Amino acid sequence: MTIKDIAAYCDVSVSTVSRVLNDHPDVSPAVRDLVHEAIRKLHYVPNNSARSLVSSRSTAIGVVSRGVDNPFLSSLIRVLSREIHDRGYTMVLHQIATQADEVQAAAMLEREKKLLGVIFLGGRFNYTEDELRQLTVPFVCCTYTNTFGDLREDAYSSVSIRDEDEAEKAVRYLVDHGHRRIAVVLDDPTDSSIGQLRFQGYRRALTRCGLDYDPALTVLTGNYALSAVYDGICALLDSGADFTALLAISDALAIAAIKALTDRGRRVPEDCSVIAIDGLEMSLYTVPTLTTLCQPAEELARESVEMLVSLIEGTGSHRHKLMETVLRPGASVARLREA
Amino acid sequence: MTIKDIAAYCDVSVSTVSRVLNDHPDVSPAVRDLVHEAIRKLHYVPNNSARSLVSSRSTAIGVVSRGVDNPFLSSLIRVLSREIHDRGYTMVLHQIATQADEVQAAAMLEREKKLLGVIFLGGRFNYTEDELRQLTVPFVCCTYTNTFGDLREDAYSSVSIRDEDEAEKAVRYLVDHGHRRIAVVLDDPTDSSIGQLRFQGYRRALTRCGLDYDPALTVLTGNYALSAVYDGICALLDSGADFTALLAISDALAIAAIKALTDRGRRVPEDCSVIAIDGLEMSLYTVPTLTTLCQPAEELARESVEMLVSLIEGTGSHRHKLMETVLRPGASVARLREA
DNA sequence: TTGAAAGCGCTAACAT
DNA sequence: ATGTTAGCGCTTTCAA
Repeated sequence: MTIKDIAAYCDVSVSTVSRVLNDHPDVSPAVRDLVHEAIRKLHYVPNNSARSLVSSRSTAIGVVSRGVDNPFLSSLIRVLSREIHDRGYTMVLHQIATQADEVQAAAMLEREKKLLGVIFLGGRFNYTEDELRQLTVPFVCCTYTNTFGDLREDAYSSVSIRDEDEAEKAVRYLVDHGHRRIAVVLDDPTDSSIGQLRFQGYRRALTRCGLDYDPALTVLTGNYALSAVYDGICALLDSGADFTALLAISDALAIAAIKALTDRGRRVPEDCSVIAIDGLEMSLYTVPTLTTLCQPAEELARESVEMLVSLIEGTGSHRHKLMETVLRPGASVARLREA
Repeated sequence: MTIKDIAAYCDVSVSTVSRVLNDHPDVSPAVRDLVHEAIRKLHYVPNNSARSLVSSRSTAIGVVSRGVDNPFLSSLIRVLSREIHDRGYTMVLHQIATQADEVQAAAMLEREKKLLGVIFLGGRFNYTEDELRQLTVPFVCCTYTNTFGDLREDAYSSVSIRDEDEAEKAVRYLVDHGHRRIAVVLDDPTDSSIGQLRFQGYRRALTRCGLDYDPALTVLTGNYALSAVYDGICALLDSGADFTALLAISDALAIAAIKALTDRGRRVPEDCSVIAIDGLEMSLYTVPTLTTLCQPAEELARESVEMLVSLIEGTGSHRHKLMETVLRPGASVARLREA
């Protein structure tokens, strides 16, 4: 069943059928109806490969997710998948390791799958105009923005929270509860990624609260492996470091950190308060329940798709949307009791 | 950059390049290397639309996952994504709600995206020949098999664990630790899904161990929502039920259950042992560490792709592979101390 | 408003 | 072992 069959059936030319198919204006209403009728009756479905070949565009939207084991990103992918599908596009998901280069992966994917656009999840914040030239389709950074790069604002879109501000907010929450010796656990403060930004927020909060930064209270894990976090916190405790609270830059890290603290006999929150940023569903079921700043995952994802689609369809221009987190108080933060 | 450019660059014909591209035998090693070199140097990427058009088949493999919030399935999807891509196919991921009909969803998807085959994740165990007629491409059931349906064994493939046996094994582990009053938490014992099978294993274990089944110790949540599990366990405790151990049919449920027990003042494992089946990474970081039977996620996914690809490429026939779990002892199960 | 025809990039006969 | 060539189903000039 091809366009030819429809043409023959209607006794018109294939170009006429093609015009109807693509909603071109120059078709008489009578013929248009006739063709539509035939399409319905014969259960004709256009061959997407042929369409893509000739128009050299597919229906594919790429989602490149860095950090395969990040449960927060998994929850975003669920929403992205649904939204992309609902709008008539196809999601091409590509998950890469945290060390991998998402721009290069996207560029490959763009050519392989003829992507119409790309949504990046959990990427670096330091893209340069130069490296982005590899990508010729519009893209949206979801969960981050190009803080450290030299991209022009009108060259890309982003949907994210104010990571630095939110981290500061988290630390202030601890300070408000009387804490002065606050540790932090993150992957790497120089990776131009979410870790760096949230760490900057941590530093800024300390400064603004009149607290000294003590490098001995910074736990660097080098990656996002939970085992590394666990080991890192154990090492921190072994070092005899003096702290009463901990900021984990993500919920997943917090869960591993709480485990380490508990295993080493530190009660949470009595001996050590813990706060994080993300808002996983799982974090509601940690013991104790994690206090965390929840990112609006659903909206983050939905907005990303909306932006990209409007870019693809030419009905919108590049925008940068910042969203708010919502504090979800758990039981992992307690007021510091003076010794 | 097309196949022509490569041909011209190498001074060979397009068919030779095509042969190299498709790993056809009739190419001299010298030319083969030459072409590969050119492809690399010129960053050539074959046009999938053109390939699909001429061979009238796409490169798409559908993955239909039921249970969008199941973290175990998320981990499978990661592996599937990688494996499918590595073999030169494209993963079309479709996540549907637990209540939705995966067969119908797959049938839709098959036509829309010209799927070559489908991998089902977390589906029902009771497909009928009749309903599967909607699907005209080969499919593999990953994590389950058609226990309750009437599918002929040679009409589909599956990769799974022996859910009933494994559940029995889990219960026996508790019994071996002295437990006699063992509760179970699951979604629904009649859903022809994984819950039902594991519940049957629970029942069978009780029988074989000479223990009575007490309906009062069965917590049914109706769905996989963690909040429902939490509430269910609380209700169980409120009912004054007498039990010293609990089987959760999945790690995620166990995490919520442990939380409920802990919140209600029951120490795990001192007052109540907990065991589960799945083996999430997260479960290593619960307090206490969850004792669980780990499914071989990586192999489960890899084998599914391998089976489907061999089916698609006509080099294999339908098979049913059963895998073993591995007990990962945590600290959530303790020997019962006689009162 | 409609039709004829030239490709889009590739694969697979078929020919050499 | 390699080249020539006819399409795959569709869109899009260009001509009528």
